[in-house]
Amino acid sequence: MIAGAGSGKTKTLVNRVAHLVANGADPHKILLLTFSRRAAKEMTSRVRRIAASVLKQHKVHLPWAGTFHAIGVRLLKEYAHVIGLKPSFTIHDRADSADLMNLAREELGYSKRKRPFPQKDTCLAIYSLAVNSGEPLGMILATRFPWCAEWEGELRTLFAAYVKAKKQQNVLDYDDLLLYWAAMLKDKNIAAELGSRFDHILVDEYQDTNRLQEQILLRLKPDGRGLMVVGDDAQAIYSFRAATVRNILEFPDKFTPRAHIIKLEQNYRSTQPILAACNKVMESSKSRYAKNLFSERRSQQKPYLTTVADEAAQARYVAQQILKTREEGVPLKEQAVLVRASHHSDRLEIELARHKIPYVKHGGLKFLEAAHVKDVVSVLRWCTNPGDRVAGFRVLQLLPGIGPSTAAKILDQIAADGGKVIRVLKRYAVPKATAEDWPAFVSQIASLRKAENWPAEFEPLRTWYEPHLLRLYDDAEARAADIAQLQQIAGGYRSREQFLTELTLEPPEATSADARATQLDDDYTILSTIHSAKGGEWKIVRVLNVTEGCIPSSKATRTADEIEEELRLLHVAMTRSKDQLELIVPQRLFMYQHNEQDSGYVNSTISRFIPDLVHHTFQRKYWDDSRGQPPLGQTKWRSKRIDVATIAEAMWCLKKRGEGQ
DNA sequence: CTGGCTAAACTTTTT
DNA sequence: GTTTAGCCAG
Repeated sequence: MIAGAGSGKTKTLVNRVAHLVANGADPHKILLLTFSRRAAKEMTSRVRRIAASVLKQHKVHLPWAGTFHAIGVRLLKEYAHVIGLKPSFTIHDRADSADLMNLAREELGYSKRKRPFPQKDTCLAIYSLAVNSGEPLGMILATRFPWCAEWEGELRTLFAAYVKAKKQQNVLDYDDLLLYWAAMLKDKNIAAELGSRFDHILVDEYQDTNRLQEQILLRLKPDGRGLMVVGDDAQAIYSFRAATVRNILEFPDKFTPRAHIIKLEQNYRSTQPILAACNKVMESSKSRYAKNLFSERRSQQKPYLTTVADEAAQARYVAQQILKTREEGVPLKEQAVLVRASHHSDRLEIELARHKIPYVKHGGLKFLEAAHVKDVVSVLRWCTNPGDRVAGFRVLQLLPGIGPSTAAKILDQIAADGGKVIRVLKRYAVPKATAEDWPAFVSQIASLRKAENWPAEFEPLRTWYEPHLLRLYDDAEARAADIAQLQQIAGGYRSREQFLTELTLEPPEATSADARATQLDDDYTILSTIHSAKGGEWKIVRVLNVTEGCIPSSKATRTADEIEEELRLLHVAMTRSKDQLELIVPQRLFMYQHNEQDSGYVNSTISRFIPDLVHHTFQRKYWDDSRGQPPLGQTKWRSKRIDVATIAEAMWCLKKRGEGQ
């Protein structure tokens, strides 16, 4: 099914599942693959609602609804013994994977090359793209990372070492969850067995799947029977993760007979003027499947295109508008602010806090990346899987007197001793500085190793960690609160293993204490990256920083394909709105490094995706609260009156003359 | 070898 | 504003 934005994709999918269940399909034999956990949750609850109201069936559970990655873990755990994995494997999140990549990178001596070798994150990004796209490394380097092409040989060696390390340590990264799933389906018997476990496979957001995910589907259902995918090529925004629209465009031809295509073009979400603007903006797209969305929702109100002086004014303006529209009766929950990059909302967040407007931010999650949270999670992970070197490396260095080198030695001994952690720890002659803390550490690890007592075991762990936290970090108080929060979250899981798995696959949303507090409020506004806003809809949507450099991101204007994707990104943002849409253009931006120039304020220009010829589909608006500098181009005089630079120059000419006299 | 220091380089989007 | 490489004293 190819379906435009707001045309009822989710509704169709939900109703199809409900229909299947109504006609006797076993919910346990339905595999529902969604893009995010949030989407999965949303769908299952909607299916349940329909089932309850229409079918009078109350307990419809869809145990197999989730992301490719989440379903992948479950199957890999289940089949571990058949496919040569130890079921105790732990999962590395992106940062852990980068750390492991870094260990390999240092071991190979690449970190000390004269010409700087790519950073760990870049290495991981290249590796990940190679795995997920199935394209040869040379091609990926040439098209996406040309500045790293000179290192192709080294990267190949590095990736081999990285893969070997993962295997030795019994850890899997995100990519492995798909890679191993696809690999295990190469076995005809396993593929047949797994395929028959699911009578129906439904996939949402298919435009954002990659080749590996396609492979999985084709191996599960080679004839395509019972398979249904839904997507919109105009909303493909994940090519940086190796997603390719070719998956959805070529889908019909993968099967004989060809898959049946259903197109939905009527939009039930937005008003006609909003769609008119969306269509107009999308006209510059060269993509093949550009749809003309139409709606029967009439309105006189065009979307706003608003100019403000700078980001500070933008933040003040948006906060003010949110309050105003709330007074007019639109709840905060129906108002969203969308940004291209997570940090674009920084100023607004401060402004919202000042006005005591509660909000929840989606995307750009940081909770698990906070050092102290990683510390505690690493202890648990290391005790579950002592082979997990990244975890152990981190944990050991929490102790005073132990640095990278001692930690490495201890881990080497554990590995040599076949994973007898406690025996090695007890015997190890630690440095003097460590002696005092060592016994308590060893007994803490021992008790976590011995038996699982979830979530009670978290409490002594926290007690043990607290003094180390105080010693290691300045702002210990806020961090201690995060650990308490983590303990709270831990209580929601059945077991340590489930906690560790789900935590990496779906990190909790809120991070700061404020954000947490506001979650308890009944009404809060939404801040979100455009990526995380996919699938969402709100009455009022405001998009920040619709300028060159932000949309399209200055990082994504290298190739025509990248620019096209940025355009689709703006399209996704715009089509989230039901009643009112506003694009905001600050005239000055703070830039970190505007090429060779010093960082500082630079004048910005409106996004290339909003050229003059589409302006008529918007209502122009200029806002100025006279608190910042007046917006450029809004000064009274349009033509040049005096040339101040010449005057400044002239000053020196006069002086020279003066000196001569 | 650790841990504190400085200088320099980098800062998109996410399962 | 944050992370990373490199230096040096204890």
